[in-house]
Amino acid sequence: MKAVMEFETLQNKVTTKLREAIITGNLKPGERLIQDELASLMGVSRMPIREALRDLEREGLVEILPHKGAQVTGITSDDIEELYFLRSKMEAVTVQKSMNFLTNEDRERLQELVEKMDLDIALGDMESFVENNKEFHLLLQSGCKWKKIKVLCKQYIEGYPAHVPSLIPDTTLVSNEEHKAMLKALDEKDPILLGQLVEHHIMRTGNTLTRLLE
Amino acid sequence: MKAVMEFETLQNKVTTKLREAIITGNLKPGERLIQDELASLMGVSRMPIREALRDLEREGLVEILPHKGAQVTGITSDDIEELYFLRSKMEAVTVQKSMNFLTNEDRERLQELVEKMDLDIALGDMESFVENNKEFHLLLQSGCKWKKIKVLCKQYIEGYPAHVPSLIPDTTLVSNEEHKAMLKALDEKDPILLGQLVEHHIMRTGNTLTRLLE
DNA sequence: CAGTTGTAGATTGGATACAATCCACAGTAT
DNA sequence: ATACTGTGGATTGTATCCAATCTACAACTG
Repeated sequence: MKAVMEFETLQNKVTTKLREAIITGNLKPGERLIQDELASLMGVSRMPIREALRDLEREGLVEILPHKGAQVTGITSDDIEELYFLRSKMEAVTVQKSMNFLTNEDRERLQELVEKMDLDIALGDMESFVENNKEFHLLLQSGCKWKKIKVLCKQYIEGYPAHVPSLIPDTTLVSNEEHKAMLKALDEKDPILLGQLVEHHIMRTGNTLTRLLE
Repeated sequence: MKAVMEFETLQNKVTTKLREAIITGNLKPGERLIQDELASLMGVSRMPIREALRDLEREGLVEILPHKGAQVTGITSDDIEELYFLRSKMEAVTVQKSMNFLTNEDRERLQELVEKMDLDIALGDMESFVENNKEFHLLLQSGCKWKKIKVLCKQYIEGYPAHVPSLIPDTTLVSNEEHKAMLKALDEKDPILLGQLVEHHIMRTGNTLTRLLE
């Protein structure tokens, strides 16, 4: 009866909580993650923690060594470069495959999201911008029939870098203009252009980010 | 003291055992994987099984639904198309990034492997061919500094499709000729050509495979 | 007879308890 | 002094137990 609540299991709640902590920098790179500590800290047993950690390992946010434990992965500028490269290429392919299967409702929702983001920027509500931006990208890909690549894109979007760009105020404006250009390409049913726009959009973000880290 | 034995933990042993069972078709697509059954069958508790299943989920070999359980993923020809597309693009990038960091020993080992594969073909030892082919591809990528993409390539190579192409005898001959062409491109330090060769090599395999499934 | 409700069995999710492993440091021998 | 050994504490890996959830089928109601 509930809409899209996949958050029933404890593991998922723990996972999102830990992910946030890492993304926001509350848990710093290199920091050891001791299962017992986290368990008592969050008021659950070690089991959900373990599985959450393995999920985060798959997302590349933590590293697990057998019998040694987990720690937050340190992130080099090389890693960021790789991440944005992969994401740009994959999302480009995904939206191209998705385009022709988007419904009118999808299209309207996308428009709505772009307008919301304009509002977010005006109000300086970066939290909301991040959410809307995420939904925009995922919705734009939703028509793609290929599953693996969609999962990868989702991981890359939800990983830590989603939040970082929003810390650079100027870039959000440019970003949303690019979103509008994507919708135009969508209306003109031009998959090649759309792919290029998406790829450029993400690479640009990645570049400003790496430049910022110097 | 031991070389590269990361196989100490039970989970890992269980994981590789289950993976084999799925790849070889001993566990068939759609088949439900009940934790208790597997546990008693393998003489361990449910815990290692659980974590193994999640590992296999990450590799795309099983699907897990909360509170419902795991089952071997059925594979459509669409999935194969996607897999080979992704693998070809990724490996192309990876070998391009890897090329200039390969040592002379690496180069010699690659030559060795190609010759071994020729022998495998002559003797019809497909098991050995698969192993050597895997090592060839991984070694060719080993110089790449990007980690995420290497992990993905490894997963794609080790996933079930590694074994299938070897079932088509004719294709192995062509494959190994293409391997030799790659080494030539390597010697000529032509990353673009190398990337193209790799991409084509994998796409061709994928295409013959999909054609075979009709 | 269709549809709903409820109950039992099966199976997974989570908690607790125990075993194996690692790590640091102290003590000893050379 | 240095290198080796071993011992204790910390932490992860594995097993077992209990609770939550799902599924199927039967009984009840309209």
